[in-house]
Amino acid sequence: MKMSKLFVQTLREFPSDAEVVSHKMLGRAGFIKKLAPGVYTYMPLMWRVLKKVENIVREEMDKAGAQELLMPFVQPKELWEESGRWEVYGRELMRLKDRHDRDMCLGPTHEEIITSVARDNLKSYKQLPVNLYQIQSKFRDEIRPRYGLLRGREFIMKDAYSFDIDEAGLDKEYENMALAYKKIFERCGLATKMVQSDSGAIGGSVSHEFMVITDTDAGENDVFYCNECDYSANSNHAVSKLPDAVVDGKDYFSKKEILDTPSTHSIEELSAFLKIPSTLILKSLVYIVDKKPVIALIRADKAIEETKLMNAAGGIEIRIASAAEIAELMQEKGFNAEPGFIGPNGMENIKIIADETVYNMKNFVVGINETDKHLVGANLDDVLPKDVIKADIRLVEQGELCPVCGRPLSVTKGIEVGNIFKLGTKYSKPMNAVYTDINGKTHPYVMGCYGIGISRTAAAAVEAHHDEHGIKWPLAIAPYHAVIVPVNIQDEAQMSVANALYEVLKNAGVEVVLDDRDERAGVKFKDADLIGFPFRITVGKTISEGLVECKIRESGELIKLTPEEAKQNIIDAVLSLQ
RNA sequence: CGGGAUGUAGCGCAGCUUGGUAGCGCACCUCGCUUGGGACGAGGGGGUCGCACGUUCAAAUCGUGUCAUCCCGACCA
Repeated sequence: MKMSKLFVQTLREFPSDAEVVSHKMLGRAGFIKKLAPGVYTYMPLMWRVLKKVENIVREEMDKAGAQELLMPFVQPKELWEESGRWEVYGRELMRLKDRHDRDMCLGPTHEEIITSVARDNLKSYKQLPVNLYQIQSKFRDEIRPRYGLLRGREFIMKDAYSFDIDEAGLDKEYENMALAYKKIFERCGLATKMVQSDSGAIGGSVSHEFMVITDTDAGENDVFYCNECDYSANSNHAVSKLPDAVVDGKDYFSKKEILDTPSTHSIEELSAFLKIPSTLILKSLVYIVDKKPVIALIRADKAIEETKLMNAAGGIEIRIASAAEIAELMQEKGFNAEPGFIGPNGMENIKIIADETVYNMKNFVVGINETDKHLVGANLDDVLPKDVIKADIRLVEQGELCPVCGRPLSVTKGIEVGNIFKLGTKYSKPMNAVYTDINGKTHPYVMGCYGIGISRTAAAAVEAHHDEHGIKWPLAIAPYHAVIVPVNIQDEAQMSVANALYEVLKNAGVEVVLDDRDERAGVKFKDADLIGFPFRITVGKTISEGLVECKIRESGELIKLTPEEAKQNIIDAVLSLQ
């Protein structure tokens, strides 16, 4: 490809609406063009990158024994009603009506469709196991799309679904997919961590996420991991060893009594007022889970992990209660307490969930639903109702101890580029998707699902590989392998070497761009760095010595060699990709 | 949906306080000059100033409303 013909426009400045590195770089280097919030045109360079990621995914999925198909992204409401998700999925589902006023949606994921395909075609145990996948655009009406391709409303995803006769089969396929994923991300030039995670709206029991670890702002997930063993988990799922109960060994409240604690609305104020560590306070928080109030109890120095709490409460939507909702709850229960003085007493018919940390507290301080008062010297029997739910709802903090080996946990930011779920019979059961076993009896398939964000993976690669000058594409997913820059296109000696190199590389199967523009060298160098060609061959003044320069984008290394050597180096690098 | 900000040419911005012929840089077109890290000069094309209503002789500028976009929280590949 001649640079003068390449359909790309690089910009002198970063787009003003871009926040994270990949969005800034991809916008400025002319890879993407925004059409609407979270909706982007993939310009030719971007599309080449995406096709490369797709092909790596495709090759590894095929190698792992999966079969590619393509399902519609326009889907009828009926299937979503069968699974129960027409209601549950909420406003994230892009809904539309056809001309007959029939409800449809644009597919955010395809469990419903694949399950219906399977139940019509997979009748016998002899046909199982099978793993089907597709690569296509997905639609999710995100509350707040942002970060460019990292969180779009329309994005490209590979989704795979496995069908097995039993759990053992699923376990095996799950391992198989985990290995394939590892290979895929390695081939894309990305270091990933496989971490335990919550299974979220898609459902199921066990799930892992593949995280690109990054120090940029784009990492939306906190990943806790152990340096000593291989434990790692998303913060929404991470656990740690239960912290010790007592802090400094002193016995603060041996006697149970109600004390005046005026204006102590926060834990800080209360612990300062009573001159006690916050580990001696039982914190009561009101959440709204599926529109109903839930009270969460936890030792006051710890924070609530909302996803864990939501799961413990058996809900699908959670948020902290507003001041007005708390006031309403208090009024309903006949109390007069402001936030800061809430407690579990007298909360009949309200779900109360107590974190594990609560259970090794003694002689502690707790709110009693009376403003400006707290009960001190309280114990579990005094405050916990009979039907309290004990659960781990604690947000793990850095330095807490690994649940497996007991060493301190570290935390880092991660971009989720893929995940794998054990679905079990979550979809096959309600949708009556069954096979017949050897005895003629029917059973629901045991399913798994496996996603990779193709466009997100490409953006994550930019997050992981860039410098202040631009992108440093890993060779395997770079839009082109190399660019040839003749410094001065008026110079016949330079041009003839550049042209010859261009032809020979092209014929050898190297994807190469010849920068034949009549621009000053600086402009071409800036563009080469910004676009991120892994190799740049400069044909300039050293041509009088019979040498060209080869610059390696990733390392910045610059070597002078003959055109023949430069050619061979690049061909070798490209050939070593497989 | 709550909180904050912004809408002026493809991109980045000024002008608005104090109403009076819509500007700058980049990009684009022409010519000259230049050619190893985003040169320079001259000329040129492109905008109903987000939209609506109002105030006024006159609105990018003032007022009201509305729409959109971006940022901070809950969602997720």
